[in-house]
Amino acid sequence: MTDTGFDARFEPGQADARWQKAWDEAKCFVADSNSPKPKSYVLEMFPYPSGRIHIGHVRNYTMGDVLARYKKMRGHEVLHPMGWDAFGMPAENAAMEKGVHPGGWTRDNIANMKAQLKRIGFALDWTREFATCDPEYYGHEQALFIDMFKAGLVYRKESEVNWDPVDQTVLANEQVIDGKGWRSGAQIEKRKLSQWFLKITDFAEELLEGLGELENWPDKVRLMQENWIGKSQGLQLKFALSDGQSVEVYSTRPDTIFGASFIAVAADHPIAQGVAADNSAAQAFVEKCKAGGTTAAELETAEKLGFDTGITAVHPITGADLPVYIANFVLMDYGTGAVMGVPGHDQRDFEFSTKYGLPILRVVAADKTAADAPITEAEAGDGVLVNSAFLNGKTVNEAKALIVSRAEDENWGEGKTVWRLRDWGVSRQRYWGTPIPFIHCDTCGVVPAPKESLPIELPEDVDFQTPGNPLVRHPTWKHVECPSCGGQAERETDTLDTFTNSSWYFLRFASQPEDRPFDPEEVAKWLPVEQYIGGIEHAILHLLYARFWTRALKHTGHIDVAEPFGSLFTQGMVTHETYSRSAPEDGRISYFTPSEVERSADSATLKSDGSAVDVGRVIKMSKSKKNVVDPDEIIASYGADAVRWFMLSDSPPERDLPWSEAGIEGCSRFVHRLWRLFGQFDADAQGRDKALDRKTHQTIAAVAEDIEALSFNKAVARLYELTGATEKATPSESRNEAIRSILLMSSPMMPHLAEEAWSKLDGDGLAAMAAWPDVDPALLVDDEVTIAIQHKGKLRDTLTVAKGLPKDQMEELALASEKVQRSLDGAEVRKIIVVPDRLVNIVT
RNA sequence: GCGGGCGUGGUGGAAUUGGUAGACGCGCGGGAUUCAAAAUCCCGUUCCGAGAGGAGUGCGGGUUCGAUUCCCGCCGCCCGCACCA
Repeated sequence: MTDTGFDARFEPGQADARWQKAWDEAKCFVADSNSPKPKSYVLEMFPYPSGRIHIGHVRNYTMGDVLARYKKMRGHEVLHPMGWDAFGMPAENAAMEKGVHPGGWTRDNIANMKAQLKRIGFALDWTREFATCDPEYYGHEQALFIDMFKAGLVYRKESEVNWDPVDQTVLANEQVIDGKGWRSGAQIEKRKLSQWFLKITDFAEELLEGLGELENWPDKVRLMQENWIGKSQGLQLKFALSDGQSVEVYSTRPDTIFGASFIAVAADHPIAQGVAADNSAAQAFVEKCKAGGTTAAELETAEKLGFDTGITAVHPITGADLPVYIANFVLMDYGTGAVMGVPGHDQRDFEFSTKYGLPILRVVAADKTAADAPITEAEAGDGVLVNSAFLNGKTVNEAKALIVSRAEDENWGEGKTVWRLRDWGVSRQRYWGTPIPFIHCDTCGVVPAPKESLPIELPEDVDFQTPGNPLVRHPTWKHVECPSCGGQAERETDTLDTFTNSSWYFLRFASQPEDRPFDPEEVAKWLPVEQYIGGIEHAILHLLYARFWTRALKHTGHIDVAEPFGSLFTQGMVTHETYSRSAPEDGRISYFTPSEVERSADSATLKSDGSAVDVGRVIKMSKSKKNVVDPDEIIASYGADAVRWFMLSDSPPERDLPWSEAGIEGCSRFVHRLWRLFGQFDADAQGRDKALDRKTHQTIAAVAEDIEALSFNKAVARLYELTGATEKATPSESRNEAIRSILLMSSPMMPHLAEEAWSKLDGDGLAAMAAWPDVDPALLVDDEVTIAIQHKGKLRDTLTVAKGLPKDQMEELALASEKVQRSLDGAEVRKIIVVPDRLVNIVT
C-alpha cells in the first residue's frame, strides 16, 4: 500500500483553525453577483447578540451551512451572509443592571459571537456583515419608513400600552407577570398613547393570496398565517337601543340570529364609556377591565365577566329586548367592538350566559327532529336551522346568505368581510431602537424629517439609572428646527419595533450601497431567498412582517419582488435533560449545568460532592434551568466537525434535538473512523467491485436528494452505511472511488476533516471548491428485489426475485414457499393480492 | 381559551404514494486485541416464548386483503397569540 502521509490521528485542535484561515485567504465564500453561475441565496435567521452563541444557533447555522456548501459544490454562486439583529431590550436591561452602554455591550457581544461562529467553520460571506444598530443600516430604514409614510402606509392612532405606575415606564408583555411589573411588582395599568402604525391590513388580501404560491413553505406555517390573517365573511348589523342610540355588531354566524340572547360591548366601546360616565358601578367595572394583562391569551383565559348596563337592544327580526352588557372578553380592535351573544352556538357566550342566567336557545340542530334537544355545551358545528322562523330547515350556509340579503333589503345590516389581522403598532417607548424619523411642530403638526438629515442617530450620552425613555430626558437630542416652518420643534422620541429591523435585512445582505438601502438590480439577482431557515417560533410575526415589508416596498417602487423567501424551513429546538436538587428545608430547587454533573447510563452525580442529583425531563435549553451546553467548550473538546455532525445526525431537523454527551462522543468517534478510512486510499489498488460501485452511486444520489430536502439525518445515516460497506470491502479502484466520494459528500458537513484529507490525497485546490461527485444512472437500479409473502396480512416469508417479475410468477413462487404452505394449512385460498416488486398477500 | 404541530424499542430515530415496522446512530451485553487501560475490531440487542408462534408504532374505535401512514373520539407534550427576539 502506498503511504498517503496520513497521521495516525486527525487533530481538530490544529486542523480547524488552519483550514478556516485557508478559506478566508482564498475568499472562498465571498459571493460574486456578477458570476454567470446560477445563484443561490441561503439565509438563516440572524441572531440577537445576547453575548454567547447558543447551541440552537449552531444547529440552525449548520443546516444552512451544509446547504450553502453543497450548492457551491453543485456549481452555484452562493450568497450565505450573516449579521446581527442588534436592537432590543436585553441591551437596555444590561445598561440598567450593569451600568454599561447598550451600544458598547452589543458590540462586545457581536465580537464574541462572531469569533465563536468562525470557530465552527461556517462558510459565510463576512464582507456583507452588518448590525441593525449601525446608523448606516437604520438610517436607510428611516428613509424607507418615510417613503412608506408618503405612500400612505404609516399613520398614528391611540393605542394601549402596559404602564408601570411605579417605574413610570411602558412594559413589554413579557415584563408583565400576573398583571404586575417585573421589577416594581406594581399592578400594571392599561394606558392610551398616541402611537405609530403600519397599514399591514392594506395588504391583508395580498398576504393571504400570496400564501398559495409559497409551495415550499411548511403547510403548518401557511395555515398559521392564514388563520392569523383571519379573513371572515359575516354580517354587520345595527341594533336600536332603548336609550335612543344604536349599536353595530359584527357576527360571522348571522344564521344564529334567532338564538341571540344578549349584546356585549368592549370596555372601551363608546357605549361602555357613556354608561360609565354617570354610573359608578359601571365605572368600576370598566376600571377592572383595564387592570390586568393586555395579551389575547390572558383575556381569553380570564373568567368571563360582564356588567349589565340596563340598556336593552331591539332584535331586528323578532323585536325582542336583549340586555346590553359590558364584557371583558370583547375586543375593541376586532370587528365593531360589540358582539351579539348566541350562547347555544358559541362557547364564550355559553359560559357568559350560564354565569348571568341568560336564556340559551337552540337554533341549529343535527336535523329538524332535534329542535328541542337540550344544549349542554355550545354547538358550533354544522346542521340545519331550527326555532328560526323563515330559516327553519335551511343549512347554516343557506341561512347565512338569507339573513344577509334580508338585512340588506330591510336596511338594518350588510354583508361584510372582516379581518382578524390588525395594523402593526411599531412605536416603542425605548432608547435602543431605530429613532422614528418624524418631528412634532406646534404649527405644522407631525412632519417627516428631511432625507438629508438621515440617519437620525441615537445620542451616545444617555443614562439608564432613572427609569423611562432616555431619549425623552436627553437635554438636547429632541430639540430641532421644524423642517417646514423653521420654528422650534421636537423629535419623535419613540423608536421602531425591532421587528422592522428584521423585515428587510435580507435585502441589505443582497447589496449595500452607501446612498440607498439597497440596489434593486442586485436585489433582483439574488432574491427571493432560495432557502430560509429559522425557528418555528417565528412562524407568524417575523415572517408575516417580512412578507409585508417586501410587498410594501414593491408597492412603493423600491423593488420588484413580492415574496422574500421562496422556500422556508423551520427547525426544532436543542433540548437537554435538567439536573436539580431540592433543598430539604424549604424545597427550593437549585439547578446544575451538565458540565457540573457526571452522567452514566443510570445515574447522575454532582462532580463536586459525588452524590446524586435528580434527573429531570428533556426540555428546551434555558439559562434558568441551567441545562445549557456551551458551543466553545464542546468544540474545544471534540472539534468543530464532531459538533456539526451531531447537529445533523439522528433527529430530523424540524424536530427537537436532545443534546447528549454520549451522542457527541459517538460523533467524534465517527470523525476519526472516517480519517482512518480516508487513510486507506490505495493508489495501487486494481479492479472493480460491482456491489460497492452500486452502493456508492446510490448513496451519492440519495445524499444529494436528502440535503436538498434538508433531511440531514437521513443523509447522515446513508453515509454511515456506505462507510461500513467501504470498510468491509477489499482494496480496489471501486473502493478508492467510494472513499473519495465519502470525502466529498462529508465535506459540507465536516469541512475541516474533508479539507485535511483532501490535501493529503493531493486533491485539486480546496475541498470546499471541489465539485460534487457524479452519479452513473446505470448503477442506481438493483436487478433483484426482496418481496414479502403475507398470509392474512401477516408476514410469513420473504423471497429474493428478479426485478419486474410478472405477477403470476410471483404468485406461483409465493404459494411454493414451505412457510406459506405451513401457515395456509390446507385452507381455501380466496384471493391473492400481488404488488409487483413488493409483496404477495394470500387471503383465505 | 383560541390557532398550529408532535407522539414508533432502554434511547435519538428510519420506513416510496396504504405494502417486510425498528434501517442507521447511541446505550447495553458478550467476545477479540492488550501486562493493563484507552482506542479499535467482531457478534448480539422490540417484547413474551425453550421453540413453533404470538403481541407490538400514546390510548379507544373505524375503513381496508393489508394502517406508523387514512377517518372519528380521547390523553400527553411543544410552539404562537400581536411590546421577548
